[in-house]
Amino acid sequence: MSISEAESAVMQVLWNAHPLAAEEIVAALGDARQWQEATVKTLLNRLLNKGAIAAVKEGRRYLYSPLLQRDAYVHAQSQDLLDRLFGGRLAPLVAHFSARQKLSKKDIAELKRLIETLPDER
Amino acid sequence: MSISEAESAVMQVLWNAHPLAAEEIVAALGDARQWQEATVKTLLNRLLNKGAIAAVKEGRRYLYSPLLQRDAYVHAQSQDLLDRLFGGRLAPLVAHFSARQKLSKKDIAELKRLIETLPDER
DNA sequence: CATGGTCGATTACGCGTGTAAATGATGTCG
DNA sequence: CGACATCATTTACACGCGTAATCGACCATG
Repeated sequence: MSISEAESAVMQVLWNAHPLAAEEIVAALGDARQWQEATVKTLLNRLLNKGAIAAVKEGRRYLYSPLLQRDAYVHAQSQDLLDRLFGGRLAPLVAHFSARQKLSKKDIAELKRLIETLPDER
Repeated sequence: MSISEAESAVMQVLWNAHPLAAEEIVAALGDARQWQEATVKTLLNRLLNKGAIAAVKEGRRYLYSPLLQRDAYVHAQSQDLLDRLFGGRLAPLVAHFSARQKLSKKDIAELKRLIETLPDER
């Protein structure tokens, strides 16, 4: 059911562009991960079994596409982090980063802009 | 080096209160996890080997304390999520949740208050 | 002093994961 | 048509993790 780290790297590629053949996926991954083609094939099969991607035969090869939506995955991961470490709420996470001075001016500006678009609570 | 899910449950207990004996840790976990005492002992040993906790002999037994700081752990986990899914930046994560309508009024109010305390970027 | 209880330490074991090679199927070119 | 190349599928294997039982040391009590 759950997507492992290595598998998620393959998903990232497919979310970025699809459908893709195995070879193209290997190429796209080449940057980040130094994987043998066989390794990627294994991950593709595991993702197929998990129902996270689909394969359509195109001539000699298969073309792979994501079934699992990126947004759903991102959300599940994020919510999990919030639940485990921040009582399930977003504000404490933001507070954590702001307390750590990890916010760049760009971040702050962006957050301010973002927050302004939110409905006022009164 | 890295703390697993089960191990982090033990860390949570120790961050909450320490030093604690194994038995107390089992009791504190009793709520969330239905673990045998032996299981907790294993986790404690693995955490010891990883250098995440320290044990001080107190009579017959050991008292355990965290060495790894909760804040450091929380930050590493959070940063990892940001890096993997949000280009390493916080604002896109907030944007994701706001787009999903996952922000409660309380969240919004809290965020607004929080943002106001941030240095203005000009 | 011997015996039983109580800790921590050691050992166990199945499963997922990261990483990849071997095998099998199928299309292509001479 | 047969050999080679090219895919995908199957098999492999070590390691960490979740979960725990067993072993060994040590202390208290009769």
